[in-house]
Amino acid sequence: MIERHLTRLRARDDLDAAEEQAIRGSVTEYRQILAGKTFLRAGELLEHSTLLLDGFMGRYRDLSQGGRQISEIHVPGDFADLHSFTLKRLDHSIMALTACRVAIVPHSAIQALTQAHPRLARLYWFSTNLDAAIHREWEVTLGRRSAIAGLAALFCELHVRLGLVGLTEGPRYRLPLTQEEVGDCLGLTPVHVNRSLRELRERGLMIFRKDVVEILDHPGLIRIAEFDPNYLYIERMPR
Amino acid sequence: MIERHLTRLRARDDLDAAEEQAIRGSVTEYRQILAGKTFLRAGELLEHSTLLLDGFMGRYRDLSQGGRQISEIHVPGDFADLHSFTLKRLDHSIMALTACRVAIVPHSAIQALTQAHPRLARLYWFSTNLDAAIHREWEVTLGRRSAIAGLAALFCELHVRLGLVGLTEGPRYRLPLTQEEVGDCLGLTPVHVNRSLRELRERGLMIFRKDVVEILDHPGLIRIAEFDPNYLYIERMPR
DNA sequence: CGTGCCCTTGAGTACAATCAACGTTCGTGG
DNA sequence: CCACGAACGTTGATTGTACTCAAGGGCACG
Repeated sequence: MIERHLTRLRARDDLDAAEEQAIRGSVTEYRQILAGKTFLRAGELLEHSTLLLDGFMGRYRDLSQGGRQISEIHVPGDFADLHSFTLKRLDHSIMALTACRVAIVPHSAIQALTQAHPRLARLYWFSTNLDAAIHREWEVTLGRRSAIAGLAALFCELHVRLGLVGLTEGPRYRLPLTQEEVGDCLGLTPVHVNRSLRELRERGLMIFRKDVVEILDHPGLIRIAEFDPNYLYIERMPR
Repeated sequence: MIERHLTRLRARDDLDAAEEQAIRGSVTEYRQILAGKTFLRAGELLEHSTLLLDGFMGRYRDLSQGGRQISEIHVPGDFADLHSFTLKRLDHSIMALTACRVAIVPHSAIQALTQAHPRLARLYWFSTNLDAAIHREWEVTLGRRSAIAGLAALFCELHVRLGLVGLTEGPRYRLPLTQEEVGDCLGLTPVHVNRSLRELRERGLMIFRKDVVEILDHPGLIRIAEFDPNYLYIERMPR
């Protein structure tokens, strides 16, 4: 069930059998979440974290006049709210962008896990720091990249992250988001997302249609995005 | 020397004498850093973290055509790069925005500290999650706030963070940044920062001049920024 | 076969960028 | 002590990217 999560962890560091068992043992419950549901609202007091097994989730904040900013997209294998272990209440909401399957891990279990297995403590701390690195990259996109460069950067990032957990097929991957949701990641209106996607298509760089991303010119896409995957820390941890 | 750091920690949770001593004992060196110096470049392998005692630092990334994005401002009492403890190499650079005094804490000392004192492990993990929360708030600014609202949000945030470590005098605080650096936080050009600051001034909300921020109409500033300090987690940790 | 959601396209607007010039302050050296 | 230069701040004129408003089209689902 949580194979993708283990794959994700193993992409960065080793995991021995005892550690793997400990992680498996810390799941207390599995749940389904309907597409579009905000299952975690800013400010709620939390006593467990949510491991995303299948589907896409988004962390977001709403502003008064209808503005919404998505601060990170979660893919299968990610903890959507591991940071709630130390924060207790989140500063943002989390929604299921598509139908999702999740595993529930109580904070008490994370406490036990990290106490008993120092390497897991490190790995999970690392994991929240990786979320922060993704936020920083998105700050660069939001502040300094043009609309097409931002789109290119987003699709490059998801290509890498989904690839890590086996959810790409070469240059293609499923991404069931609306153009409005993409705009909420990039600080753009849906209309402008639409026009910019057309430009990416017309330039022969990539196609995003019917919930599928297809990268046609990967080097070109990387160039326009100035995409450097270092911030995803896909190399294994130095000892 | 590291009083402000202790103050900052104590704003969120208790600290007993043993913990305090352990933290004090983990500093191996004090250094001065010249204003404007990039003392930590993206990609370097790190074996210590840097505690900011005095002055302002910025995490930033440069893009090809002269664009720069600052992803977070650090104030005295902050660890500027605690996340390097788990990341080893950073995805961004860090510069001294003003002359700074810092304390060096080796990763081995952090390792020992967190091993011996579970509450400190929690607190420092929390601390990096707080950085992530600040990144998220800046994503909202960069993606969805107007220029004046973004400026207002930035100055509100710094007012709170500096207040926590005793660096405000009522509605006033020292902030020795250029308008260009402020623009690099907000994704704006220096020219537009200048005009927007004038508008804030003319509306009687705040003044930023000669390295000093003075908030004239705090409720008004909070309103225009839609500033909600929850993301700074200034309430004490729930047990 | 309608209804709603999403995508697409067009026309006009606005916020912020760019280009350019000038002012101010401050440190440095003649 | 004054002249000079560099960095920063200010303002004006113009351009451009992205937003707003609006309408129509495709598709899935009840």
